[in-house]
Amino acid sequence: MSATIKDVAERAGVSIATVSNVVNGSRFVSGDLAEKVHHAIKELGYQPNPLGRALRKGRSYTIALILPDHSNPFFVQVARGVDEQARRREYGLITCNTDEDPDLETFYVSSLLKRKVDGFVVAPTHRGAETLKPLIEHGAPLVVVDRCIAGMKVDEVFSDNEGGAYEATAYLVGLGHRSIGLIAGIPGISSIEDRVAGYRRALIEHDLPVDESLMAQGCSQIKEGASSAEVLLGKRGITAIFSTNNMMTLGALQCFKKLGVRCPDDVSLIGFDDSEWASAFTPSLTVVAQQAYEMGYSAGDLLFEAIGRGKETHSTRAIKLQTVLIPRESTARPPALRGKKEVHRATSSGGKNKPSASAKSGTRRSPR
Amino acid sequence: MSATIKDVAERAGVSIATVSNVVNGSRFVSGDLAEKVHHAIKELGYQPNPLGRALRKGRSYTIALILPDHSNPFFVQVARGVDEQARRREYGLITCNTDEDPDLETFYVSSLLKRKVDGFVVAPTHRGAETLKPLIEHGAPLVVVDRCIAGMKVDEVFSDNEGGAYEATAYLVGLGHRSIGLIAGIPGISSIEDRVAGYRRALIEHDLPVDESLMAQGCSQIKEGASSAEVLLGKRGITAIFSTNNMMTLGALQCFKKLGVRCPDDVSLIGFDDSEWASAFTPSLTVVAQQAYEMGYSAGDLLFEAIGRGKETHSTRAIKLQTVLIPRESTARPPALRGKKEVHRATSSGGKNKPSASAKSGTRRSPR
DNA sequence: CTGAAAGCGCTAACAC
DNA sequence: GTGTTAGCGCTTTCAG
Repeated sequence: MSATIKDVAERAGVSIATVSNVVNGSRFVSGDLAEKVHHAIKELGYQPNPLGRALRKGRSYTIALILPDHSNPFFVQVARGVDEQARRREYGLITCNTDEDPDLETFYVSSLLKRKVDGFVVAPTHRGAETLKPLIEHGAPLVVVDRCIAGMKVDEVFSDNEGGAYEATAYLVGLGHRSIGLIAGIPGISSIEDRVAGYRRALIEHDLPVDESLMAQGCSQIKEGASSAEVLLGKRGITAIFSTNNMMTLGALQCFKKLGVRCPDDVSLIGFDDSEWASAFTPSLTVVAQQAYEMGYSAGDLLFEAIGRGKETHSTRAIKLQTVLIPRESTARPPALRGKKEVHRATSSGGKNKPSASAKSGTRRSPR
Repeated sequence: MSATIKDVAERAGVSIATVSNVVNGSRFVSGDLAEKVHHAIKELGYQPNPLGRALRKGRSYTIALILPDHSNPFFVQVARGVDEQARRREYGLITCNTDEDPDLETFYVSSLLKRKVDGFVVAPTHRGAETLKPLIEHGAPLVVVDRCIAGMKVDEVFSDNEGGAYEATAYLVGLGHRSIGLIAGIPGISSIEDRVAGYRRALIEHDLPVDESLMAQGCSQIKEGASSAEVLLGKRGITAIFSTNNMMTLGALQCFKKLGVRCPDDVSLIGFDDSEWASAFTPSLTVVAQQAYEMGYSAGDLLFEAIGRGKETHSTRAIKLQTVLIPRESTARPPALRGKKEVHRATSSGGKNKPSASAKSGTRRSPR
């Protein structure tokens, strides 16, 4: 079909080794021969076959990205970041969607391991990370994003979830809310757990009771967001809801709509993750935004660093990305206080929320 | 690292050919030996290395999916359909996002061709399809989705865009609208052009003037949707807008919001493509839904059929999928007619809209 | 029915 | 500096 290294060698009247050396710059080749080789390559339109190279070198020049939900705009942005990195380095990228299914995650891991992928970026379905064991035992380069895993030391990139949730909750408190419901996503995932922790800390630091009945847990899906919201709206006195996940926020809105609950007139809503529709909604949504593209981009950085390092062990690295609160229309003072002057109790992320030592300073964002 | 076919052969006391034959079922192997081989495989946890196989067979057991916008939920669903097909057949899938950039499309095509991908599913950035020339010349199996290309004969799967647009427009006419704006997406793409054609036919068949100034063209992005909507809202007498694209519909809503235009009180809005947020919006959106998952799934079918067929030429196939109008809250009678009884002129897709001969009967939908 | 051996395209010793 | 050659792991003739 297409020309091989042998064809080029014959054409240029040199050995295949010389062609290889010219192509890869692995050895010095005299200008004379190099010239001929380049010529032959151009004439035949030679493209080195990555399969041959892969077999020989034992690596495929391909990395894998395993994400839990391609429908979630957050992960789409993460994917863009990783994609950019792979393209820059002329690496192939295989993106997989587990739909939060650990079995599918296990399937993908083994299937990609077979394919001799050079490294993995993954947002695991569970912090236990049994699904990633084969990877780690195999010693494959791995970077975990969005969700940290327990026990094992691996490179990781994640948001300051605790801080972001604190800020969101404190913002609601600052508006005058005293009874704030929580819609929590999938249990057993560090990002969600950290957000719940931030919510709790904010209540405690502002001398508000932590009421377990005001905390609904679901599965980071639209439907579950809707049912969680419905439960919370049944509690008397509730004037605000903090939703810890993109998709569940959407569900909460569907629920509001169904029940005829006006936002922010009846109840305020603040979500985690910004999205394209968040600002188009009526009301537009107040959210805690993450640096999604940056998360993927940094993960790519770490991964390629690890790949470059090869088998040598190294101390693992953690990159924590700051979140940013974007106030919009879905949050307002509670009905009882409407019209009275605002008691601004807290809008910053609070004293205990120490800045991350490893966070990048420059905030790179999606090119789009 | 991991066990090779040689290890298995030694362990089982047979030749590597026998192991290969057992693994692939390519030749009959006596029960006795087969037994031993299976045993050895299990003991060593042998996994055939796809790279070796790929090199030998000249195919990679991987297909590529090239899509123009991963942020668009429509394409995410298409991707799910293709993904399912690839997984069923134990093929790898490489998904690429061109962001509607022809140069990026060209890059991906050449890069994937180098990697000896076995087949392509692509939604091209332009109907001219210069970007796909290398593919076609190379004879690589190819299925085009969502957007047809001109001139070349290739397998294709697409929606009945003309019919869907006709139905949308006729629906608005039926509600009493007489001045209906159009937000058109990227020019030079068949799906968009067909939708514009359907809009025109509906106006003509209902004896309404076709006013070019009521047709705004943009680039299938949120921003462009917003600016198009702003232009249209400047036209006097306009009471309804038909948006031919998911993302532009979102932009139109942002624009409405910015300008304080109430929907459907001031102007009705109908979009192409359903999405998760379409039903959560206030107002919820009336849309023409496509069978996105099915589109990807069918494309996978056609592709693997072509791959199985090998180099033999064949007559190309076209699968046309029906659309379905989902009435929600964003469409209502025009302000002037509010309260008067409805003149139901048309809600079906009209007589000229003949059903597709090749459309699948069963409507397979996403498992989620 | 099974084994030996060639070779897919490439890289990396090893020679000269 | 450059060429020769031995494989990477696998499939598939070709012999027997």
